[in-house]
Amino acid sequence: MEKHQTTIKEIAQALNVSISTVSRALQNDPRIGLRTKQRVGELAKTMHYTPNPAAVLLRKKKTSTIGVVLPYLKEEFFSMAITGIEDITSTKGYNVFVSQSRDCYERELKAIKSFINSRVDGVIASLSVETDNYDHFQELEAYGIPVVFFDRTPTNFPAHTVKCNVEEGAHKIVNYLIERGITKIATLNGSKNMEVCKERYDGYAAAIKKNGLEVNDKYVKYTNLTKEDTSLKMLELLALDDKPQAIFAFNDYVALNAMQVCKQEGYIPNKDIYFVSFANLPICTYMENPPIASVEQFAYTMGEKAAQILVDVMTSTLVKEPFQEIILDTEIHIHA
Amino acid sequence: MEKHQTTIKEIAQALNVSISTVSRALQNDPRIGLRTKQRVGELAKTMHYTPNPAAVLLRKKKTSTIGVVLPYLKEEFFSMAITGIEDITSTKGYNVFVSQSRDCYERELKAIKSFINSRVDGVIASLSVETDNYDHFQELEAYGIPVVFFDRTPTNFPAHTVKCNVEEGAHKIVNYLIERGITKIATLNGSKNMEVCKERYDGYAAAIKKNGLEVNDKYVKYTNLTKEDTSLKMLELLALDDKPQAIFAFNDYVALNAMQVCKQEGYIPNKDIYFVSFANLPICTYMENPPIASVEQFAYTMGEKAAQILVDVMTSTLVKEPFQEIILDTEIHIHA
DNA sequence: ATAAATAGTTAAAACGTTTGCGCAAATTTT
DNA sequence: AAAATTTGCGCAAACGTTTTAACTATTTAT
Repeated sequence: MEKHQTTIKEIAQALNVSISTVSRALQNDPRIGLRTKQRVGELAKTMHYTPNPAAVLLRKKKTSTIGVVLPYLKEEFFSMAITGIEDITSTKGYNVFVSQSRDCYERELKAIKSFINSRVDGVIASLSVETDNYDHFQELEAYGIPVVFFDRTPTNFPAHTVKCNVEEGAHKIVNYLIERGITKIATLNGSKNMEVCKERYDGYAAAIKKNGLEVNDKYVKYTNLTKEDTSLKMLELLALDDKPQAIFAFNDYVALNAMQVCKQEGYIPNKDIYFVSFANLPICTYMENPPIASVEQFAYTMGEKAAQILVDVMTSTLVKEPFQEIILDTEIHIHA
Repeated sequence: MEKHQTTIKEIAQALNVSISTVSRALQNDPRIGLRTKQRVGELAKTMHYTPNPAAVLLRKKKTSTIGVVLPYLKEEFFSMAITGIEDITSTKGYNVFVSQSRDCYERELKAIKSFINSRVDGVIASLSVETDNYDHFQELEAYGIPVVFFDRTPTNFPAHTVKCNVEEGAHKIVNYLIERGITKIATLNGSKNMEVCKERYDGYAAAIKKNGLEVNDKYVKYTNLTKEDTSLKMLELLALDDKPQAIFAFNDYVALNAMQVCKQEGYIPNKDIYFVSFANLPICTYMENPPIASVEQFAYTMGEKAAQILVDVMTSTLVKEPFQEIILDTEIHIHA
């Protein structure tokens, strides 16, 4: 049943040359004569030779495999990023292991351990919302496995990172609301331990202050990104005497959940309360009532850039240090 | 920099036993004494031994890796299926390569070739809309790599398959429309070469005939699932003198696209024209106006079942033939 | 003509496992 | 007490590749 896999040895025998000659011919080693190279190349093709990856790995200690761990594939932001990663790495002959943390630290940890065990050449990660300890990534480094983070990057942990200018985006979009005359702006931010949340907050606060207004703590809420917690926090906002006129949500999914709560409580989203958010996912184009404005996050591009850095590091085109830090400019899109 | 990876040889030296003893002890071979097994086990743990996968593969010809190829990760249906696959395979120590065909035959082909090259132990696939030739899967079989298809299964190609009872689902949902007094029902089906499309059509036609009505060919449209083609076909339906009262869409994404066109043309979806579809994706719960009824497809369960079959075949718990064919019962959900 | 350099090739070790076979000591059976 | 069996373990080959070092012609320099 099992189809025979051609080996270098068989090619060698057929051509009556040594194994090493075949190996070198296939690698285009200058020491091998042109005539021999051609004969080997041709026979390899007709015999459908493909190198046994296990044997290659055993010698070279390179798996041509990279591991990606991110929160949720079902979020369009992440699946688009994966596509970007795939598009870059596939041209270089890498295979991609994908693992979802589902925003849970333990799963993220398991994924990294598994990546170490399977000896991936590199890792691309976007942190789970629970993660505030980076020992597992430290361990990767200890094994000499390079890591690139995108979007959900670590705090105070030197590493290659790709993200967008979250603070600027937050600033722009809050500013947009204020320009429209909206002053009571709440934020449904993600967990405090995420770097991107701090940046969102900073942009939010800066925009408010720059316009001569004040940050009101009761308008600042943090959700762990679950539907339940988001609902809870949204209800708290709705329970305020002085209800906010607009909500700046962590991302489109948080916005959608919050809008749902809003509706259930009898308010009309984007009429009674305006919503703006981060991501600008394609899925929102199907919505009757998407957030009135979104900060574009360029998920696909982030995936591409992260993969490019990783490939460069793995192939030593790029020296490991200093760490690259790519910050994409944001755009804001007005939907209504 | 590169952290040292403990080998079996080092354990053997430290314990002053042979390499084979250590290997056997770790595999719990009955020939090895209890005392030795314990000593080996303990030292392996303290030395953080993990077997070198390349070496193991070289000997055993098992990679503990499976390849998954499916159309689009960004479609919730598929990302949920992946989660089901992950949940089953991860407990058995398998890693998962994910590759997207983006509904393009060439990409699917490339993915399979890459899976063969990297010697995956098994493959789970959901066909691209373009695929009507199964030579690449035939080749997998020739290499002794088992394949399980889910949802988008091949026609006239014997294989393990997991799908839901599409025909029954289609029948039920069309019947539901007729019971509501709607008789002019069009269908925006997927490409004709897909098995699941034939089944949808059969269920659709059966329900119509069973109710004493007739299938009207002008109401039967096929889309290649791109937004463009779906729009085109929807416009054709809207251009009919005798417009349909309801549309039975291939899946939620087709329905969403069609509803958008509908709106652009000045019709109110689910009022002027009703929509029903397949999948019942969570994302639809955020919609103002989801399809009024959906056939639940149990994406996660399909992923689980497909993975379970594959694992069973790979571990020879299940003999390769006869092929398993799992058909999940459908449920229809009424949203409005 | 001889020495030195070059080109083309090969033998063999190494990578870290698994496993068939063999061997000795301990135990049981006769 | 000798023979047979069992228990516990080691030797060495094998998996398919890459790579170091060496080796043989052939060409070039002296």
